[in-house]
Amino acid sequence: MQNLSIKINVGSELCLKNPDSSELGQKIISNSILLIDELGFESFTFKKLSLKINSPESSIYRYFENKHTLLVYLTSWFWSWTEYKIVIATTNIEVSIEKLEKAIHVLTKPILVDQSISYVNEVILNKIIIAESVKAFHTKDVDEENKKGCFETYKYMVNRVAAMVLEVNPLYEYPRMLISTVVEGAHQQRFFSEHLPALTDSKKGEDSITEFYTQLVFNMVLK
Amino acid sequence: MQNLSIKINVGSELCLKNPDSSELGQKIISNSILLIDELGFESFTFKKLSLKINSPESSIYRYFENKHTLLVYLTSWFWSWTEYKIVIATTNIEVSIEKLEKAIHVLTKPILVDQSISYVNEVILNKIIIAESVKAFHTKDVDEENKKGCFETYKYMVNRVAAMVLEVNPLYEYPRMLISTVVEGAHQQRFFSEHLPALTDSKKGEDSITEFYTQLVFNMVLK
DNA sequence: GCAAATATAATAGTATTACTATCATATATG
DNA sequence: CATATATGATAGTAATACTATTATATTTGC
Repeated sequence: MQNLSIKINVGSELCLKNPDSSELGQKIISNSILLIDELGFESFTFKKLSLKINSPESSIYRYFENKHTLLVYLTSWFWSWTEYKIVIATTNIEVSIEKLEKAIHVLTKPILVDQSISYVNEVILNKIIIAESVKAFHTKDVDEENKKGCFETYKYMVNRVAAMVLEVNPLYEYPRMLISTVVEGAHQQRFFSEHLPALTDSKKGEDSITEFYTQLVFNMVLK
Repeated sequence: MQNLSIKINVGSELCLKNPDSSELGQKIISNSILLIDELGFESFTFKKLSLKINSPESSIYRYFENKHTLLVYLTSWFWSWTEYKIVIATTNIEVSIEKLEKAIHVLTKPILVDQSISYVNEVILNKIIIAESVKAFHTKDVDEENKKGCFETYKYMVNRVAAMVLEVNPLYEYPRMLISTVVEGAHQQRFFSEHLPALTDSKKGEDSITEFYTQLVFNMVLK
């Protein structure tokens, strides 16, 4: 994938003003990715971001209500981008099993090289997704945010892959449970592999995570 | 399980003073469970807890450094209790497959009735685990806390069940990855089922989550 | 039963966070 | 060129996340 100038569709309910539309907006996105990665989400503040980009804090608030909605925006961007990659990886592939396998690869392989779509560093964004994305929906107002459509890109992506599962086996009962288990599980295992190795069997270097989840999907679907 | 007066071993690195040892300590634990459930972890503060228990904020700080370590303490308690339940459920069971199945049940079934071990409401604590426990280790200082032993009870529990997997199939390659996928996945799916149903196939009422993860484990291990 | 140690209460204080508000200035658009 | 819109500069506020100090209970050891 080269520098394609595609636009990742994220949803207008996630920001007050589209960051894509201005230089400041893009600076907010690209630098927030760097800063969240550097400090962790809890220590990240709009104040610190404002110092990094040399713009007043109040200007950032014109784009995002608060740092939580910014995180939701970033995760939504990531899932939208992931779905795009799945589409690219599976078009023109006729055999359903092969198609599903390609999708699982996109979902479980680590992102090692920045594919530089516009101003987003996908390698670092992926690190944030692994470390922080669960915080986007583990809040007291999930239901409210869900109603507003904050998690649509995630749902679309999961449902697209779940549909591939049904293509392989139309009788399989739990396609979405299977895929969301894989998506979240793969991130979780990457996190464990780096920080809590006693909870996994994945060693750095080799890619047992993709192998494990590929086995898992086909053991379940081709039963 | 009746009111057994067992003690759940949690680890001294998790608190400044053992809350088990005093009335105030126990009040802190039991009321923090209620308040975190009520407000969500982000809105929960020691100030609010101090008002609820009618003790000054500074007294709470004598037990826990901050609300994060309190959450780590609660999750550690939960895993220790879970392991205890697994031990109870599997003693005197000879057949390895049956043993593993019982353990998976303990890990995936919802906790519906308060088993009232001491001052901890396990039903509400389980709700907290489902909603908030990922925040216990998704922080910038996981590594440091891990070194201190903050996640030992979780590791012990996972490794105990992983050992049961190996009992069923000594050649299985990824026992810990499998079990941590199940544990985290089961909680995740309960959360999705309630808040983001588009990401799961589990409907309220029936227990497809336990069924799904039991299938999953045996499809992987008995391959 | 009393002294000493320990735990808790009462109160105050501080830096940082998470915003909101106002007004001036720059830039784009029609 | 007028108007709208975006950004900058600056200020302010309530709440958060602590720390510190002193007084008062309560427990424990002799």
